[in-house]
Amino acid sequence: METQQNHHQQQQQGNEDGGSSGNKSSNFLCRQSSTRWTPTTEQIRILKDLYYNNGVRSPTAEQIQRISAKLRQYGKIEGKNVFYWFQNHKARERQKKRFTTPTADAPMQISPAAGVWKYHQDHPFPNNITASGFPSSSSSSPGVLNVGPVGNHGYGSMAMEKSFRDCSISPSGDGNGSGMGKKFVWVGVDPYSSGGGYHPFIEKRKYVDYETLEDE
Amino acid sequence: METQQNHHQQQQQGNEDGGSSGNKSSNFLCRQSSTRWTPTTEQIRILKDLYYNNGVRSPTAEQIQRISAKLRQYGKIEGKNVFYWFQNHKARERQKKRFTTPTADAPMQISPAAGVWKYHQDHPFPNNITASGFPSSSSSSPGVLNVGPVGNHGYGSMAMEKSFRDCSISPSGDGNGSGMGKKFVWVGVDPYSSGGGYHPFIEKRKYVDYETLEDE
DNA sequence: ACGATATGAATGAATG
DNA sequence: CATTCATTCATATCGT
Repeated sequence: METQQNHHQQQQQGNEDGGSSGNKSSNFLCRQSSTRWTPTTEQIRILKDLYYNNGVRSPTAEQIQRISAKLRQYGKIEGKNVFYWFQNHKARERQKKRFTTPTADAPMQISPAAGVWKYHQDHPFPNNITASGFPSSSSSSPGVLNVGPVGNHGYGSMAMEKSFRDCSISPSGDGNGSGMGKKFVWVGVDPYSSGGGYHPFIEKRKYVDYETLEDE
Repeated sequence: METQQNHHQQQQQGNEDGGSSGNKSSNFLCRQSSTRWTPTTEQIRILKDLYYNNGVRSPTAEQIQRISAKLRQYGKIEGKNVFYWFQNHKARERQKKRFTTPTADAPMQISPAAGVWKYHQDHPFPNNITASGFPSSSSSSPGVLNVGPVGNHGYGSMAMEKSFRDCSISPSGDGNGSGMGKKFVWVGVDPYSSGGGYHPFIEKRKYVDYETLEDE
């Protein structure tokens, strides 16, 4: 992530194909030359600024629009790129953190075949941050981008995690055959008005307490 | 997004718990022991067919049963998978639109037409609806799936506008409001809900014949 | 050239 | 329904 990525990217990839590093397939279907978005350094800088200095983690649709519009000055970019960027950045930061902070007493289970978590990396972006985000300084660029009506939320201290999903792995028992022979049969077949808000297919609670079997 | 598949994920996990799976990919990284459902190509094709050609967006429990039963032919699958698939597919389609559409007051003056999410790919399955989608049988594949209620006469096709992914038709609400009147429901009363009692372990479905889906 | 790593993209599963 | 999390796939890049 915020690793040593700032080497030398081909800025301003107005790259219409060709050009930058052998683009193997010129195009598959769209005119988009490259297969995937390659952020320019300014774009990355701004994104990080938003992330670290402004506590933006999961921008809303509107923010995304704004951000991408802004970043477009520096190169081709679309809303989804911004969206994914934040998603990934956040996820990876979290992921990494999750590994280095195994909650001492909590039984942390690393299920997957252990992937590849590597290490080497230093934060180009120090530890500062924390909602202070005053413009200037860090943003060497075109000014700070104000995303949304909010200046900054109370993200003061980020890293507030609520995670801890139940980790109970695969229940997958699956009723097979016709597993969900639940109680009633749904009425209302019109495709556009699903029933209330309870899904017969989804196990609402993994740990059903049979005492209240009928609740809800 | 719904556009993908262009890549090549190694789908086709050991389908069916029948054990038939021979783990063909013994050669590759056998990391397919995931807990999560990995749709096979056929399954995806059918799901998309239902989504695009039949306008199925939020299938009801009954429909889900049918669909999953049908898809089970091609690999292991549960009702919730189908449920989530539609939810996600729909949500993402909307989200996509949201990122690129000014919120009515976003002063986006830059590059008006820019931004639709790229679809550098297209639906892998042959009968796309895009641009040509037509009523007529939704068939396109190994069997049409009739998701309607039991005796439905098939509102088989109602594909209409959904040609271009960005139709801004349906105003608020959802993207459907299409011209199909809801079918009336058939109500398959359930023996339990009215009676009050209900045994979680006893399943007993009386109507259903979704096993008898047509053909093949 | 490769292999490893970084990271964009996609999507199943959940939660609110 | 909207949002978010986790995982995984795909590919750009860098190191050697």
